[in-house]
Amino acid sequence: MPHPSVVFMGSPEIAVPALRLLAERTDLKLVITQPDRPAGRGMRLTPPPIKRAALDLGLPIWQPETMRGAEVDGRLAGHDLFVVMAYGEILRRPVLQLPKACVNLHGSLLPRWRGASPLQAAIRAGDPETGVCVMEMVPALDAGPVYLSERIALDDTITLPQLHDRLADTAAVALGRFLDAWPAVTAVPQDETLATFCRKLTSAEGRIDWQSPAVEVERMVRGYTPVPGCWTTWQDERVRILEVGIDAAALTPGAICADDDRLLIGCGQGSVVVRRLQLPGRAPVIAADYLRGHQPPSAAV
RNA sequence: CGCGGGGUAGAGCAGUCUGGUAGCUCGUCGGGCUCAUAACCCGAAGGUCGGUGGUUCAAAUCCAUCCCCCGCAA
Repeated sequence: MPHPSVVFMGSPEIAVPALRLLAERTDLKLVITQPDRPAGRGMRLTPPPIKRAALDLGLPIWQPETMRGAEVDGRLAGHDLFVVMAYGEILRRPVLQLPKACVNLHGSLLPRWRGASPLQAAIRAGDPETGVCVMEMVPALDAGPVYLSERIALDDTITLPQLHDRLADTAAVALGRFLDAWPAVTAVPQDETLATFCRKLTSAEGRIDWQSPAVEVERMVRGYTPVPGCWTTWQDERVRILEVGIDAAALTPGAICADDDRLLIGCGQGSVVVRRLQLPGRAPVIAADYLRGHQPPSAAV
């Protein structure tokens, strides 16, 4: 089918390349995204990134408060495909049944990491690979049969922003492959026994547990920065830890050691050397620079 | 009007409350010491104190206003 009639649903930045691909290769009739929300400093009304991209592309936009009951809306009738990526709401059966097919793009190799934070989960777990799945939507969280997947290898240096950008592009690649094949594609049910889950992360979950081995702390910082962000408390202040390396030094977990221009913090196994950090109200700073303007900290965190 | 912090030399910071010669650590440059050094010693350069207006004999500091950066929360 050269130019299927498509409705896209998505909200955050990671879905933008997939949106652009649809705009290029299909008859994209409507973009559905979350309503503008108060966000950021000052709580100003902020449009989701997909809305801005859709505006650039001159596409019709719909921002319903909920898709519940939306099946009666005429804009959703008579399409071939619904393509969904990180929309922000689980669609109900009456909506899923409207088009010929309803597919979801998800940033993991399902059934691993169903849920809202698959990128962070993959890095934190040290997964050797991840990717994007194109699946048939069912009225459950990321549980539908998988049409195809696009895999990418992970190394032990990849950061969340890097993975985000790569998977955003990977999603477009996977979607392109799906469009090439559809409707002559079959979906394979997921192996439920292998399913793992990742909930939406809160900033509270970004608190570093210094009892953990250094290798796990490092993966957590790499996978959780900038969202939800990693932090610890020091002298009653919440200090964001932006980048760390692993060091063999054996220190008491949580103990701080300023070794020349290096800032070491002890972990459950080994220690980490803090490379970049950020104090409340301050800009991010290289640890060595920070040490120049301060007494070498010695207290524990 | 969501709450809050910050902008001072190339970097990181103190000084602001209580107005009175622009400071600290590091870096840079020059010199010295040394077999040698990223170590040590001596010296120097480098700043319209975010912008503008006001108060004052005098403003980084007090008042007003604007710009920029950031934390929390969402």
